[in-house]
Order: sequence, then structure tokens, then C-alpha cells
Amino acid sequence: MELQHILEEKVKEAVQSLYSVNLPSVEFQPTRKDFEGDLTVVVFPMLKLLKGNPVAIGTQIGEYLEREVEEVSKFNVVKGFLNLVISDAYYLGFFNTIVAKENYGYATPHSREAIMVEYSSPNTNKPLHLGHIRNNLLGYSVAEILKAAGHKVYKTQIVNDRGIHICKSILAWQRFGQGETPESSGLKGDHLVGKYYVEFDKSYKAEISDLIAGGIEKSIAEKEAPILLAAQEMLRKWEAGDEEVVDLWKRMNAWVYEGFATTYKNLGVDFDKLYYESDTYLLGRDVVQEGLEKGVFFRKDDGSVWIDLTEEGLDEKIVLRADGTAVYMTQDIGTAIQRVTDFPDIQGMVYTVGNEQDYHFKVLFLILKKLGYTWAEKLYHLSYGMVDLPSGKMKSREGTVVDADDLIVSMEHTAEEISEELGKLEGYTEAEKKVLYSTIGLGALKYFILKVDPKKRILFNPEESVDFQGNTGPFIQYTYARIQSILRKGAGWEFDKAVDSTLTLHEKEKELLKYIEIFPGKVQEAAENYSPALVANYVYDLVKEFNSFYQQVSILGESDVKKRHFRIALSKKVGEVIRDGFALLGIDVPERM
RNA sequence: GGUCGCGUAGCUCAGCUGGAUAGAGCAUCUGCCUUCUAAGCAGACGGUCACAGGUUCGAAUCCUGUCGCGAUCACCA
Repeated sequence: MELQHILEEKVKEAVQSLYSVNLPSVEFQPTRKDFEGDLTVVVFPMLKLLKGNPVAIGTQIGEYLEREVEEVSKFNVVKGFLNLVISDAYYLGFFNTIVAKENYGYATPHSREAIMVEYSSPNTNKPLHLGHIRNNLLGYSVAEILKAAGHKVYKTQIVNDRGIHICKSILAWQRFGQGETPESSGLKGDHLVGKYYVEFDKSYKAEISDLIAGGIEKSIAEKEAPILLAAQEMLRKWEAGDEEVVDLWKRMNAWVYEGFATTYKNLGVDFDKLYYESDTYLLGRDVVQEGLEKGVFFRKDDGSVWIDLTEEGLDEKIVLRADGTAVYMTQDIGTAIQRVTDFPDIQGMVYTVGNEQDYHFKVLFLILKKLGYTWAEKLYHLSYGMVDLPSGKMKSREGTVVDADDLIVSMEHTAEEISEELGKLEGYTEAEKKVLYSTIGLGALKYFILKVDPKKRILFNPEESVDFQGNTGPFIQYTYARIQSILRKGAGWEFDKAVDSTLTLHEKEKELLKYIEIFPGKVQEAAENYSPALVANYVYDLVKEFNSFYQQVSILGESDVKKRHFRIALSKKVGEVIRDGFALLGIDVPERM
């Protein structure tokens, strides 16, 4: 970055002195592997101002740079591309500026505005599944990336603990549960409650069949099945504060929260603040009143309140029912404002929610802007594609979901099998092994999900399971472990001491230095794009390059002491970038594997 | 039907703020463990970048249209 800045000025200077033309900007790109060079100046865009043969222009600029700029040691011109060879001394000098630096690539904490990141936000009537895993990993990772980019970050979620879905589970438990508890059944709390959600659905479907057999039309049967009416009645009682219902609701939710806490812990995600819908579902109604006065909203004859977004190319949208009760949108307006009240330094929010809600968030953000909140300018819907199975969409009621807890366990098993087969863990205790299998299994799963662009759908085939070779988490973890092995064997060297900047670099060493140099920029880019995939792909490229280096060049076996010192220090720094890059994805790295 | 997103190798994905011969992994095939961990490295094979126009010196990338897949267009959340 720094180098490119210097060169940009020098290229402008060259053009000024050669052609007396003032260039507004210079286009750079990394030199392609097939050509000699490190950085390439694209000459074509200059032709509009300069007029002439691009090769001749490139050559003249190249000669100027080679003469005037010490970092440029050589150049060549291919068509309209001026390829510059940057001196080894420059890269070694750069390396010495970061060799002892902690947190290289991370910006100063809290140097930028505070952002709240919402993710997870589950319903409390069933356990988490693979779709939630994607949500959690994305949200957690984006939060970490924003932190690394210098933002202050609050992680939050809104727990959907209220509504007809949870009443269904409660009702079924009441009827069929015979007092079953997590303790008595040995089931994890969220799974126990989920089991009764499925039970409800079974009864509901059975009742519909009976009704249809009795000559009732399907659409009516679906609305009037007795067990559904009972659930609706339960919701009314809950809203009225009926003691028995509320107690049961609290008890079963507590089971679910305990179960979720375990899953979150296993996944390695956390939150700074929880919001519960039962506390927030009444929020937002005052704001609607305020918006009415400002003329942002309008009231229809039946008393319901709407916003007209036809000018923005959208539709009219209801924000308050005729009876004055809140809808989804009302709540979300209220919750957003509540959050800013709770955390007054918030300047923006990120909502990690599936792409099926694209429209909702588009409308929500527009409304908040129209209401005049300054922070509304910096709202972002981190929209992601669904995780589908080869058979299609996951449906909890049909039992086609990939359960989060099961999946984590199965990934750990696979990691264990492979590790046992390779048998490199002599000396490890069982407890250490267990931690390692978890690190590797989760690494595989997390990387598998985070390496793809959030916008895209993911196809997950449970039959094929997740790879552990090639472009995978374990491949990267393995490279890290190899580096640590070198560092253990090379103990005694002063890794953090400056290296000799007059060394001649091996081609692979230079490539690695170039990758390391762009790490801070990648972190910023990932933050700007809310994209963990950029970090994942960067770390992969770095690791590919390191393995190639490792294969071609001897590190500890190098006889030249200064070179050996540099190679060890370089390896250590690559390891740190892997570790810190993976930390942004929420993935741990092992010392051995 | 309107709106939004996606469509790149047999499969899973990079590349998309326009630049050189479109890159990885998996799968298939060749080599490389008496040298720092072979979950690795080196190589081969594999592409009408969905299709058709347009803008440009230059398009996988930008614009328009067509087709395919998905989502959404609830006084559900």
C-alpha cells in the first residue's frame, strides 16, 4: 500500500517530466505469475492523455523509475503493461517493520465508530440446525472482522421467545409429556422442546385427516383443528398474563436456553447483550405515533397505519394494526431505537438474517431513514443464502434438518478417525486429543461455510460430508501446525529480531512477503464488504504459497545463518497471519496435528 | 405477473470498483517420504465464463433483453 502510494507519485512525476502531462491517477495491479515483476503499471488508461505507442511510453516511464526510484530494481514492458521488479531490500525493510509487531493487520481497537451486530436470533421451540450455523458463523465472523478493522462492536441477538410456535411446543408437552424434563429424559433442553414441537405437528396433521374424513373441507380443517385452536387460546392466555401458562413458558424456555448455551459454546460464538421478543414486542408503537405527526406515515379509514413507499419503487406497508397492536415491522422499528438508547455510541447496525427477508429490511431501513435517525444511514442487512440439501430445503417438521449438535459431533468424529489413521499424536493425552479433534472438526465445518460468498446458496450433502483435504480448514490448520513444529525445533533463535536487509530473496520468500504485506488491506476490505469469504480465501492463498516454499526451501537446514534466521522469522510471521486471519473466522489453530 | 439475488471445469467454489493466456480444491491419471509433519508438494487432464446484443483500445466483470434456479410481493415472525 505504502509502496504503491510512493510509486503513484513517481509515475506521475515521470509523465510530467517526460510529456508535461498531469496524470490524475495511475492504475496498478499485482504482476501476473507468468511475467517477471512484482507490481504492474497499466499504460492503456494513460493513452487518452498522452497519445502514442503504449510500449514506448511504458519503456520511457520504466527507465525513469529504474533510475529515480530505489525500490524499483528492474522493469520490462509487455504490450501496455509496465512490469516493475521491486528490490529485495524494500521487502526485507518492510518485514523488519512488522517482525516484532503484535496484532499485525489489526487496526487500533475502538479507533472507529461503534457498530451493533445482530445474529443467531432463534425461535425457542426447536434446536438449532445447519441454517442457524451459517447465520452464527457469519455474524460472529463479521463482528470480529469489524473489530479488527477498528470498530467498537456489540454482538447481540433477539430471542424469539414468544408467539404461536412456542405455544405449540408447550401444549404438546402438557398433553403428551407426562412431566418429562431434560434431567428425566437425558435430552438436551432444546431438543426436548423440539421433540414436542414435532409431536404437536403430528397431532395437528392427524386431526386434519380426521376432519377431512368427516367431510370438512381441507382449508377449513387446517384452520380449525382443535389442537391449533388450543394453541391460539394459550397464546391469548400468555398475553393476558395467565400465571400457569407464563410459568410453563418460563420453565420450557429455560430448558431451551440451556441447550442453546451449550451449542453456542461448542460453536465458539458469544454475545454482549441479549434482547427478548417478549420484552420488545410492544415497542415501536410510540414511534409510529411520532411518525404520523411528522407525516411519514398515514392512517387508513379502518384505523390501521401505513407507509407509502411507492415513490421508492416499493409498495405500501402496514406499520400498525387497526386495533393498535404491533406487527413485525413495528417491533423492529422499536427494537432498533431501543438499542441506540441502550448503547448511545452506536453509529450503525448489521442484521444477520437470511435473504428471504431482503424486502423486510429494505423497508425497515427506509422507514428509519425517513424518521430522521442519523444512524439509519449505516444499517446493513447481512443477507445470506439458504443452506439446502440435495433433497431441497430443510424442514424441521419433516425431519430433514441437519441438526447443529449432531453435525458438530460428526465433524469431530471424522477428525478423530483421520487423526488416528495418521497417528502423529504420540504423547498427547486423551483430553488434549479431544480438544484437537474439536478444533479440526469445527475448523473444517466453519471454513466450509465461511469460504463461500454469503449471498450464495450452499448445497450441503450429508452423504459426502465435508472435506479435510485441499481448500479446507484442516489444510490450513495443518500448515500452521507445521510452522509451530519448526519454531519448536528452532527454539533459541531470536525470531523477533530484525533480519539482515541485504539478503537476496528466494522467489518464494518474496511471494510470501507480498502476501503478508497485503493482509491489513484484506482485513479492511473484508470489513467494508462484510465478507468473511475474503479473509478465508486470502489465508488459503497465503498457505498455498507457504507450503510451496516449505517444499522447495530448507528452513532449519539452511547453512547461511542470516538466511536461516530470516526463514524462521518469516515462517513465524506467516503462522501469526494464519492464526490471526483464522481468528477472524472464529477458527482455532493447533500446535500439532 | 412485479421486485430482488444467483448462473464460471463432471462436482464445490475464487476472480466481478473493466486489463495480459479465466484460477483453486475435489474427482481421474503421473511423479515425490533415509532431509524441517505426505491432512503436503510438483505435474497432466478438464472451460461456447447460461444465451443474445450493446458500450470500450480491451468485457467473466458494466448496460439491455432472453432463458434457468431461488427468494419475496401476509394486519406471520
